[in-house]
Amino acid sequence: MVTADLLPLASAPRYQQLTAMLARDIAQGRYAVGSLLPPEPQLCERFSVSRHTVREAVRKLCDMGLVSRHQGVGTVVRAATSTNHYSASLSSLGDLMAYAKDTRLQLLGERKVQADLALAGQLRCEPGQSWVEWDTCRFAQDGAAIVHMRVFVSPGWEGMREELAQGQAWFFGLVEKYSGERIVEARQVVSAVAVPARSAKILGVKSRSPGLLVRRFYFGRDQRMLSVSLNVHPLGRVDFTTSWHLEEAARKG
Amino acid sequence: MVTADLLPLASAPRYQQLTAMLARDIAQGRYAVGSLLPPEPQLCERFSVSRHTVREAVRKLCDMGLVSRHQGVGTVVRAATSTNHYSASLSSLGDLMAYAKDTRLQLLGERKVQADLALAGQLRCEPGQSWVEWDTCRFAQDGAAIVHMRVFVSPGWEGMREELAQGQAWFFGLVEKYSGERIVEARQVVSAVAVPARSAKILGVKSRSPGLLVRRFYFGRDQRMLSVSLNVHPLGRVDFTTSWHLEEAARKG
DNA sequence: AAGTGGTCTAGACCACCGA
DNA sequence: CGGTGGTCTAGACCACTTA
Repeated sequence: MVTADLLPLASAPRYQQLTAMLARDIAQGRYAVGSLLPPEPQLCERFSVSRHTVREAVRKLCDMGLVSRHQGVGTVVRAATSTNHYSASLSSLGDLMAYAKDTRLQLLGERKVQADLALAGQLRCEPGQSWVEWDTCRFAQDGAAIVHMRVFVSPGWEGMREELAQGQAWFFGLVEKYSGERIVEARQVVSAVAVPARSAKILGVKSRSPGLLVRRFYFGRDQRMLSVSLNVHPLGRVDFTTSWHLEEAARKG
Repeated sequence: MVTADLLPLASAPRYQQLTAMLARDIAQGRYAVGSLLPPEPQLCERFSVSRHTVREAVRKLCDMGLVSRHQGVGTVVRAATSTNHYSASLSSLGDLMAYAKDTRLQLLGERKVQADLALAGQLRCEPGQSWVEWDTCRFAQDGAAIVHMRVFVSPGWEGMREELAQGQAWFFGLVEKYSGERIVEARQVVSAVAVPARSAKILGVKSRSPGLLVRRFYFGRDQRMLSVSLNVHPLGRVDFTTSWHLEEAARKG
């Protein structure tokens, strides 16, 4: 009974049948999340296939995010059903700021701040945390203001100032340079805003007029927050597009 | 000269060395984008490894997006350097509308429309195209309006009306049901808006007050547009968060 | 020390594509 | 038809984790 199911009238490759069977078993709870899949040699015997075939099948489970493999330990069931059905991708974090092409950045000011309750809420940090804040504005070639950007970084990174003002490099690239850490995660929160007075003055629009508030949080390893930027865009200057694609189950050769 | 480079003092697995060498050759233009990599047997001989090892190496190139493999054709070089550095994922398109949890949908009206120039611009369709439009509003449990949503679908799908009004199913799930097609791509465009009079009345906010305009375009195979929705959110009710993660080069076991 | 997954060989046959 | 990548076997040794 152990081997019979696999062979019969199947046209699909064996490893795919094996993948499907194991995925079904996992979905039905035969192999619980957190438990171990049977070792590869055991699967070989049970399904009467070579180890290569078993490994190809388990690899697919791994690609689907259902299991993870660990040398010396075994194959751990990670999820009962595959997730992440849709995905979007960026070739660089710069794509989040596509509007910045052919624009120039002006550095308006710099100050040291300790986050009060309101700012801590905006930055999602602890109240009292120290930051260096740069106040900047980005202009299109026609001179129109596109965004009022406030950048918050750790004290001690003031050396970024010149490079930031030059506008040669991406801000988050400088964050990586000065923190010595790769940005592992970037979170972008977009919401509506009534443009506050100071931003309005900089952007040349009416105070309280409709705008877009974009907050970006940059994280390194261990979810350590490396930097935050608060961006206020006036109405009509930019929009934010994200394309989500259905993930195909199989990896194409 | 052909085999020597691979073996010498290497601690890394051979297939990884092979991957690195091929990736370097591709980056340096030895194998141009669009051309074919040498066939697997040839690579086996050149590097004095078995076909399994070659295939493992090429598989990694495939994972990195540098090449694609085609049975009966060969391995085509797709890019000189790997791309898609950051990605975001959704377990379902419903995650785009996370705010809809514990809310109720009210169907306000239905009409047939032919897109005039303004609407065609909004929907990114041809002027004159026919649509069925549903006018809806979503309310939080506390009774506050969250979004004024206008949904546009193809004529002939009026049967969706009841299911949509029930609020039992996701709107895009109904699109898949009635079109008989999977939604392969969903594009979301977020911009600032001065809430138009009609939306303002429905949402209970002042006309021209700040709000968020979210347009969503749903595509099937061949980029065929299946449906569009126009969503106006008042200030402060929702925000849109996307988390981008750095893609690790290697696939973990 | 025992058992796991990771790597690798040397074969084999098949499905698919283009000439 | 010949050549490509796709699948598969039956071995082997290794690196790693756990006990």
